Amino acid sequence: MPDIDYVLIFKALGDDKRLKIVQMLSDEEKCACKLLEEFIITQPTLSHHMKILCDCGLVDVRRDGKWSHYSLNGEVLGNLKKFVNKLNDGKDGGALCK
Amino acid sequence: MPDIDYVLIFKALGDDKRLKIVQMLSDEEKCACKLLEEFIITQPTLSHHMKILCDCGLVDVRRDGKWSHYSLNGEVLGNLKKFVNKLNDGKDGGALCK
DNA sequence: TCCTAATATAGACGTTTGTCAATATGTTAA
DNA sequence: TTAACATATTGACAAACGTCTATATTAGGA
Repeated sequence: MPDIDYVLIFKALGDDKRLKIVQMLSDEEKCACKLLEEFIITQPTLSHHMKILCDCGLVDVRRDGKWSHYSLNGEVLGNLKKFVNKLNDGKDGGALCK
Repeated sequence: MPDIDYVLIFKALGDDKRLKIVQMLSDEEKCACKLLEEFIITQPTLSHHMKILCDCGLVDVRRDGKWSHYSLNGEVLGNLKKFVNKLNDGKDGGALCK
């Protein structure tokens, strides 16, 4: 079980490009070259963003020859959901997912 | 219904002080002076952080005379939960909350 | 082997961020 | 009104961030 730094995760998600990348990775793994097509940034900049997403644990890399395939890490994502779902305004019964 | 900027919310949560503040506001409203006690930052710095949390919509202020009481905004928090819960790694049936 | 393609790393640069001291604003009590 | 208190705003500064160009690394095909 990885020790999760939620500040690092939220910081990673606090950028429009990276948040879009995470949404693109939702449900399906994607190659770096495929991700790059969706943005008007250079390849090194994408690589930099992917490093930040990987470093916080939210994204995994699977290297396959020349290609890097990125996907969301299910365990970290699950813990992130738990973390967010635990937050509550005090105005109702503390409902989540019912 | 507010139009929610999730990048702004995640950016707000991507700071250790602010994330702790949000957790402190979970379930119960708190006064600025009470929040300030928990950190070794100056009052203007806390005020700055509260502005960022309010500007993204996640936190509400209720002013009561000299005091400002902060609380989590239930609607924005609910939308944030939905947003995060929709994310999925491709490895299972896309489960959330079952 | 040599060349090309996919990705990563290094270094530079302008912008944004977190913090503070100083000051302003607004509220309550005397 | 004046004083004291709670909070907000301003202006400054160092550190962190997003982006680029240039270069390095690594893999596959000729």
